[in-house]
Amino acid sequence: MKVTRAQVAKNRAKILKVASRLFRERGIDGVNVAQVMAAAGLTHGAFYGYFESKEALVAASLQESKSAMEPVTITGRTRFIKNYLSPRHRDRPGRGCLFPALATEAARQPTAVREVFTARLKLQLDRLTQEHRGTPAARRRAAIADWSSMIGAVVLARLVDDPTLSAEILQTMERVLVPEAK
Amino acid sequence: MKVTRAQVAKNRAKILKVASRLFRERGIDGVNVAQVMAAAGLTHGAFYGYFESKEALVAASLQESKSAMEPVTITGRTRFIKNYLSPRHRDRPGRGCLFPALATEAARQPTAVREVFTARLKLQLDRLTQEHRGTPAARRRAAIADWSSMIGAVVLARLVDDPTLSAEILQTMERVLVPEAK
DNA sequence: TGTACATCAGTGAACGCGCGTTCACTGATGTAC
DNA sequence: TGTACATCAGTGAACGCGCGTTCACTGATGTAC
Repeated sequence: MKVTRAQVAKNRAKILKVASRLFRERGIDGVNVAQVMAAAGLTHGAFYGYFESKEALVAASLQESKSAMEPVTITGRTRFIKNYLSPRHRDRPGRGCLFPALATEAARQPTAVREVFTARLKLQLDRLTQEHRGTPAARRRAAIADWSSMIGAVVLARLVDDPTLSAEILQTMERVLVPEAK
Repeated sequence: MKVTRAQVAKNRAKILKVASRLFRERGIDGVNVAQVMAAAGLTHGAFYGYFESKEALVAASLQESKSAMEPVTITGRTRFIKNYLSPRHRDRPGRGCLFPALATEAARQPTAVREVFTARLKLQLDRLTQEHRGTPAARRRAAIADWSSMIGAVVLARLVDDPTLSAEILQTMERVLVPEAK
């Protein structure tokens, strides 16, 4: 059942999209090729027409995934932080930032995957740097501190088996990072 | 080949110890039962005399593991932070803190595992609270901020495929968290 | 203290299952005329 | 524009492998006397 060139492009985009979401939701080892293909509306056999291996899919899908939670948009630092530290973000890892969804597993992935995260991190630090004032070094430090604590907070908020504590972590970090608002 | 009661106790302790180290080094899905048993000096068949399942081993081994990187010892906050954010800690996850080694995977583990992390986190926050001054609420906030940013920093430092950036993250967070020292 | 036997920790083969990957086949697409 | 054929995206069965788990067996331990 051959298919239109346009359909092939759509299928590839869909595979990348659902793969990225599933990996963030269930972890890389928690998702198999057949599940990705089923979520994309295909059968598993077609997979190797699109990618060389599952590993290649992991790298390509994470590369491609443009999470709305990651870039600091023109809305600025305060709004970004509030979004990032929201229960909504915590509860929907599949739609959220790659870092708190996959960071500890990704550190053990092959170079191709770690490079994706490294490039993302550099981009994000540059964006956050622009949201601060002061000397270049101070702005850079503030960006690293922002990003480390945001990621740590979401990681902990998702890990913890105690809704009250989870909410406290998010609220506290919002208050610490956006002090003027309270 | 029956074995001394004392030897059984030793074996159990050894299994827990090597399992905890291997899980932190390679991830929970990256270690199989046979590898754990081999590292403990036994064959895989003996495993089910000690634990009901791999899942039970995960919970028990993480519960048992007393990482030197986690508690705030009597040496105090500054020294603890410097240790935690050291290249040595970053480079030896098997001997280090559970959180930056396993946090994102652990969030998807069964309740037994998440409870271990929750209890650890509460303990650690209480310890860190004592290292701060001010109102109870302010001390608590400072503890949460400390721990979130330390975990985030080590997670990122391990993830990044760029030694310079990795070192910068650790050094920056040390400077941010221990400002008086520089 | 010494002996005889029941217990049971450890061994290694085997089982069942899921996963990544391959492949012969199908039938719609797209091209050559 | 219409027809004939080559291409190739997708299907679904199958393969090989690794893993968690089970189990019959072994032989040292520990207990009863």
